[in-house]
Amino acid sequence: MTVEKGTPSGVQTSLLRIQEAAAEVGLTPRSVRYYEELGLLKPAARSEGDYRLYDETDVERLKFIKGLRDDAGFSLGEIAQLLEDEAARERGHAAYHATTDPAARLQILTDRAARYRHQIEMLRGKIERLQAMVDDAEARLGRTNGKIEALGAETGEGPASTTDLPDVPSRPLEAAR
Amino acid sequence: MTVEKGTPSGVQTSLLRIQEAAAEVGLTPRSVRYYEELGLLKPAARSEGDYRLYDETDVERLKFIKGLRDDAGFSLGEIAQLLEDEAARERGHAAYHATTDPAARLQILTDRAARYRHQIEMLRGKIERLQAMVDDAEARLGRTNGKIEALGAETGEGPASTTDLPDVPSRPLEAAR
DNA sequence: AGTACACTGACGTTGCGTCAAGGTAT
DNA sequence: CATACCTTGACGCAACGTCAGTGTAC
Repeated sequence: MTVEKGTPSGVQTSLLRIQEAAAEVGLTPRSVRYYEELGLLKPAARSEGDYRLYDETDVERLKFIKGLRDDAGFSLGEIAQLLEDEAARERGHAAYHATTDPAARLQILTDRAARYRHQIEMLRGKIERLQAMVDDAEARLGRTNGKIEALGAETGEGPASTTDLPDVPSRPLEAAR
Repeated sequence: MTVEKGTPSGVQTSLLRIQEAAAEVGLTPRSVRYYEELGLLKPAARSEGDYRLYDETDVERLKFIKGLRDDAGFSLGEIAQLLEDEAARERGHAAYHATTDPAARLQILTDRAARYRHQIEMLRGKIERLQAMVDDAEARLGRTNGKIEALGAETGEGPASTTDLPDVPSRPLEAAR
C-alpha cells in the first residue's frame, strides 16, 4: 500500500504533536523519537519551537512499523532496511517518469532490481536462520533416537517406535538459485 | 494444573541436558540459564561434571514460563512472583495435610489468603496501569475535541460530529474494595 | 584424541523508560 | 505566571546474544 508523501490535494492535513501521533498508533513518544533516531521516519514538519509535527502519512508509517514489529516480529534494524528499500523504490518510481532517456531508465531499473535482490536476501536470511534451528532440532532428535535404540537393543528386544513423529524427512529439496 | 515435583512412581524419567530441554520448549540454553539466575527454576539434578539435567516437570515449568511471557505478556519478574506464590501454595498444601493441629492449619490458611491478596494486587496493578493509559488517551481526546470545537466556532457553524467514537463514557464505576 | 556439548564469568545489544535542565504554547 | 507539553542529552534496565577460557562426555 505504497505510502505517498506530501499533500498535493488540498486536504486539510491537521498536524499532530508527538504525543497525539504516538497515542493514535499505540506507541509512546519515546518510541517514536527512537524510531526517528534510527532513521525509520522523520516528522512531516517542525513547529517554530522545534516541536515535531506529524501528518496522516506519518501516522500510517508508524502503524506500518508497529505491524512489522509486533505482528511480523522484525527487529527495528530489519524494518529500517525494508523502509529504506521502500523509500528508494518510491523515489525511483518518480525519477523513472521524470525522464525518457533510456540510459537513465535502465539505471533506475537495475537499481530497483538490486533492491529486490536485497529484500530477497533478507527474507532468505530469515528462512535460513529458522531452517538452521530446525536442522539443529532434527540433529538432536536423530542422536536421541540413536541412543534410544541402543538402549533398547541392550535391555531387550521389541520394535517399539521411538516417537510418534515420522522419521526425519529427507533434506529439503535443493533450493532454486 | 498444579505441577507436582519428584518421581514417586517408577516412571523412567529420562533427564535432558540444557540444549535438549530448551529446544523442546522453543527456548535457547542462554534463556534457560538466565531464568535459573532469576530463580524461576532449578534443574532437577546436576551431572557429575556439573551439567544441568532437566526432567519432565522442569520442561512443563519452562512451557508455563514461556506461556506467561509470550501469551500473557508478563515480565520475568512478575513470573517469578507468580511462581513463588505457586510454590508456596504447594508447600502449604502438603503442610496442611501433614498436620491436624487446628492452630497450624489456621496459620497455613492465613498465609494462603495473604498470597491470594498478593496476586490480586499484582493483577489490579496491571489493570490500573492499563486504565491509566486509557485515561490519558481520553484526556487527550477531550482536549483535542475542545480545540476542534473552538476552531469550528471560529471558522463557521455546522454541528459536524468531532469523531465517530461515542462520547467519552462516564468514569468506570467505583471499584469494590 | 577429536568433536560436540557443557560450565562460569563478562561484556555487548535492543528497545525502550526515566530523569534532568531547559524552552514553548495557552 | 502556571501548567502541560515539547526539546535534547544522558543514564538505566530487561532479556537476552555472544564471546573467552575451560572442563566433560562419547
